[in-house]
Amino acid sequence: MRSSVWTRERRRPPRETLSREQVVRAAIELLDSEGLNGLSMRKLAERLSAGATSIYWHVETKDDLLEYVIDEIYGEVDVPDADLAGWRSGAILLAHSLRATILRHPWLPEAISSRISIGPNAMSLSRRATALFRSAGFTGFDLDHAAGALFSYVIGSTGSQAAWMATVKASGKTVNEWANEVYAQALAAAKDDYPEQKERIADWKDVDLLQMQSASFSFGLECLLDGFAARL
Amino acid sequence: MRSSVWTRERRRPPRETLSREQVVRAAIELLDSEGLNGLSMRKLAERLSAGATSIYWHVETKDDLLEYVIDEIYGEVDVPDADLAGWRSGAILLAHSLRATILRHPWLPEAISSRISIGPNAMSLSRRATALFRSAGFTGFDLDHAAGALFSYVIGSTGSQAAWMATVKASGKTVNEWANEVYAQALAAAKDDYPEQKERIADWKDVDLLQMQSASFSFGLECLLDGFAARL
DNA sequence: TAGACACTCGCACACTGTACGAGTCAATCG
DNA sequence: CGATTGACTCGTACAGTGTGCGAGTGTCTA
Repeated sequence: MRSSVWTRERRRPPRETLSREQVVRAAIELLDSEGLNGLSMRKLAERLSAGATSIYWHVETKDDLLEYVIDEIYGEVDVPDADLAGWRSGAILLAHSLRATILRHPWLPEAISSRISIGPNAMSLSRRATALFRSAGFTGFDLDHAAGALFSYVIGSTGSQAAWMATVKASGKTVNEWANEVYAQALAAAKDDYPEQKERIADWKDVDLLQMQSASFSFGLECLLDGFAARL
Repeated sequence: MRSSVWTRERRRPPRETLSREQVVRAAIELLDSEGLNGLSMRKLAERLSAGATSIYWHVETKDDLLEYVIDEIYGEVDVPDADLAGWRSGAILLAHSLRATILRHPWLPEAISSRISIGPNAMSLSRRATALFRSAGFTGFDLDHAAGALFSYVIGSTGSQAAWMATVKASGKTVNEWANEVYAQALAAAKDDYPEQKERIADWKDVDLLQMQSASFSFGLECLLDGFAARL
């Protein structure tokens, strides 16, 4: 008779111990509240009530930890099933889900822009995204190109927006206070140096920054999808 | 009588001194050769044959230095004059120039993704880009949205490609050696876990990675521009 | 009971950004 | 001419970083 579940099921000692999942979760919390520069092994250890170097049993280096963290975040992105509501609304949902994920974790763009994403969740995300575009009718390389373009646009656009929001937050002002100040400065600068830009800047008076960013995101997204549609 | 050599030789030019431009240039060299993590004030000082803290006379903090550096790089991007060859080929040239700039300085995406770009060169770039889209016929917010979407896409797409290239470089292999290895691994993984992906992966055999990235970039770019065109 | 394993963690090291204050030189002033 | 000023340099120091090492602790298996 083969070893029973009981004797086999002793992977973890009863002693309460750290786990990689715990470390990763705590790191995400720290990143969300203090940003990429705010993450240090010592602060992370403190949050886990552990010694700083204990973390290194569960994770090879800080860089590795970030790779786990990033893949965990990729798991938060929803991809609609290919044949639920058509490829286009599927792609829109995917794009908005990715955007929301980035806005929830604004340090993500900086973290991913220096590494490639090949963790299991990233792979699964990419697989489901290509399935979506296959259902649209794309084949061959165009499949990868279309999915890649969508991700690139969403990350580029949302990354820039996240940077704006971070700047606002760092200023200690509310979004609209800040927007009004920037508007006033831009208008003053234009009056002196670039009078021909005055009308364009005047358009910005009293806009809601968040709504504007959302509209800007959708504009580019629809353009891209129109381009996809034209190739089917 | 003209001043003799003697008296002229006694007139030394003002003490040879550091300048912000010099610091910025040296920082860019260091970044290009060692990446964002390779830039430290001490290494930069060494490259300038100066004391580490001398740099702080010309630059408030390291973060400020990076802001100067980034704006300097924005100055490398070409924007064709609006009415030279039509907006579409103008936008294509702009996109390719920005892409080439990023590939020359692959640390750029990571550096810009955590800050907003409001230096003089960035502003000038943005102004010329919107001029280009105005000549296309865009007005109002669509002007900013279109220009923003183009930048977002180019930065997102090229940033991801730069990350791949960095990974290849770090592996010490040539691009194609590396691509072949990844191909083999992906094929093996798919055979075991996702047999339905086999054909898609088989397509990648012996592709030229650089050419593929360039094609992928152009694909997304043309899609985006098609979407722009449809709104005019 | 002995030993192997799965962890924890204090210490140490090389390195980071940068505040501070003393030092050096050229131009200017009296 | 000497004194003063202001632009610039830089050594020292400090708090903080990632992480290698090796000694410790508790639990399982033989």
